Amino acid sequence: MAPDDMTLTNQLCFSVYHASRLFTKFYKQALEPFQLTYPQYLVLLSLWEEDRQPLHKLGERLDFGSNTLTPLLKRMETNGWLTRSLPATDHRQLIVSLTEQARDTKPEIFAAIHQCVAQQNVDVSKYNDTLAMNHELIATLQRMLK
Amino acid sequence: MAPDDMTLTNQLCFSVYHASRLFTKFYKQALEPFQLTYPQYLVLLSLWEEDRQPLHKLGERLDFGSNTLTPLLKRMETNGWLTRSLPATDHRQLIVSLTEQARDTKPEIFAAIHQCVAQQNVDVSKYNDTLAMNHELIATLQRMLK
DNA sequence: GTAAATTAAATCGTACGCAATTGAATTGGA
DNA sequence: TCCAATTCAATTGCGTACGATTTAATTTAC
Repeated sequence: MAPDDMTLTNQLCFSVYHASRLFTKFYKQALEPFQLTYPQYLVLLSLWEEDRQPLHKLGERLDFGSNTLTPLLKRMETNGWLTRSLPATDHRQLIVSLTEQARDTKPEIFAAIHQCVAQQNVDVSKYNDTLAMNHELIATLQRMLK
Repeated sequence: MAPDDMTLTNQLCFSVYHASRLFTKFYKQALEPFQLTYPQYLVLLSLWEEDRQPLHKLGERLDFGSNTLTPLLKRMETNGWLTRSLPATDHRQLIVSLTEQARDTKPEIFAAIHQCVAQQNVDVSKYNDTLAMNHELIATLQRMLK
């Protein structure tokens, strides 16, 4: 890449970074009524897929360490979204389970997000193209970081 | 989007978020020798394009508020990357200027980043496609947030 | 069976991000 | 001219992110 191209707008890293922050801001609007932050919503997404995950598995899926998850999960427990328990078989692990509130509110949360999205008519095929490209990008970055 | 599709891997928001964090991690490697963080590098990119910007203009380009920039710029000033000065004409504004160190080190920093990138042979046309798609995504998100 | 190696969560410290507020400087209208 | 509105940067408070370390529990090797 030529030196002249090293501008903010030509940087893929900045466009990804910017888009990520805009997404967070967008979800903030939708999630605020539920007292949820965006990373907390990601935890719910993972637990709705599979309940009762140990912290380290949750961390693997979201690419978070315990240094990020431990305080985040404590806040979510305080707000009634999940419970944290030690399994009898292995006291090192911490099993994270959804509360009834989390299971019951799921449709309501999806509806709130969907309502915000529906205001703009999103092109589904473009959504999928962008998603596929991002997955490739993630794979490349993970290779670069190994 | 059907409820079954509300999985982590199907979420564009998560893929963008994940890619952004991986980018930050990648740049951390390249920038660590210079005592620069990734957001600080973005500030340098903007100032290399145009030196002596007022804080609010820098914030406009990077989509940062003074709440983020003020402490970040102070850290950069401490590390010798820039100076902060009040113009005589308007004492509300804060002009941010590069130091000689910042101008002189520019080629070295670009070389360090390029060296990390070069280890993988990045497909330039794919880079540009992904960049274009992200710009569209950013435009959509900005429309949604208005 | 026990000490060493491994695994896992928690803790610590630093640097963002960002909503909301504050306070200082400037501008503009009556 | 004078004061109300506006424009800025700074501050406050909270919630991530994450490298590095610590502490506790379990496994493994001998």
